[in-house]
Amino acid sequence: MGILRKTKSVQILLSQFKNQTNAISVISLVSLLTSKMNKTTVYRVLDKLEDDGVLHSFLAKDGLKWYAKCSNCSSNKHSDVHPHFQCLDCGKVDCLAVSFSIPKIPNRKIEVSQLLIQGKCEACFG
Amino acid sequence: MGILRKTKSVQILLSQFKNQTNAISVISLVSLLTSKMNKTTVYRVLDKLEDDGVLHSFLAKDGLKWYAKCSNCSSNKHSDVHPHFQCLDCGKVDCLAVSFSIPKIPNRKIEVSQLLIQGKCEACFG
DNA sequence: TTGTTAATGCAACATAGTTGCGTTATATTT
DNA sequence: AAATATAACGCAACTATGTTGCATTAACAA
Repeated sequence: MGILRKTKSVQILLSQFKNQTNAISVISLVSLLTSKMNKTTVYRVLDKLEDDGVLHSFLAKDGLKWYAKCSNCSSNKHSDVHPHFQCLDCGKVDCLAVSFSIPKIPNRKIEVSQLLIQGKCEACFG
Repeated sequence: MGILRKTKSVQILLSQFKNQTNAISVISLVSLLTSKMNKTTVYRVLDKLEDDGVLHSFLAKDGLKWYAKCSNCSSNKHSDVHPHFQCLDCGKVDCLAVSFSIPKIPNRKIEVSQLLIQGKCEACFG
């Protein structure tokens, strides 16, 4: 699994996240790169980059898929668990560099959890 | 906004949640009630019941919309904030009767937050 | 340089959800 | 009880995100 060949498409997509700490929605990548690659390729490359632990994905509240860089992940495990924040004004989504505590739940085995926070970002609030 | 008339469709949908503390996905309601009402009606009635504070909705990790009963909400505000738990084995989703703490984030105004936890439920784990 | 096959582009498809509009049914008024 | 106003409904068509199959292209090793 994961990326095997350093193709043009892989390099283009990686460059989108290079100077970028925000998350990017798949749909914006598709429309942004529409002249450079097919949307199928966007979906497939992102999927593989996630397998490799280079990116992680999550669904925002509108059901759209977003991707952002991972900090400490590998292809074996995605250890980088943090909340995501979406600004209700400008739509920007970013990863919060804090950890959060998951409430204790009896008789259940927790495997994954995701916390999505919405509100006003620094630019739109401050 | 909200429900104005007690129609057959409203009653049928309400009865689905009556003896039910679990969340129900829209798509399962649509297929379950396909002989009783149109899917457009399912979407519209659920939307109004949420406006009224009778139900609340959230997106599970697959991007599908789910609804569950509210405990202490009105048409003015949805005060009932709690995590949702989805079993990765049986797919069941329910509302957890616990509150969770949102991490402190400087320079941002938090308005909404949702915590989705996945793992194995009591039946599939215990 | 050649050969293998991963990766791509394209078209068609799948699915969740939405919209417009003519018709039906609820609830109010007469 | 009948007439009336309009909320709610059904239907068909549509939108949008994402997926699949397959023929073609390009990365990379030999």
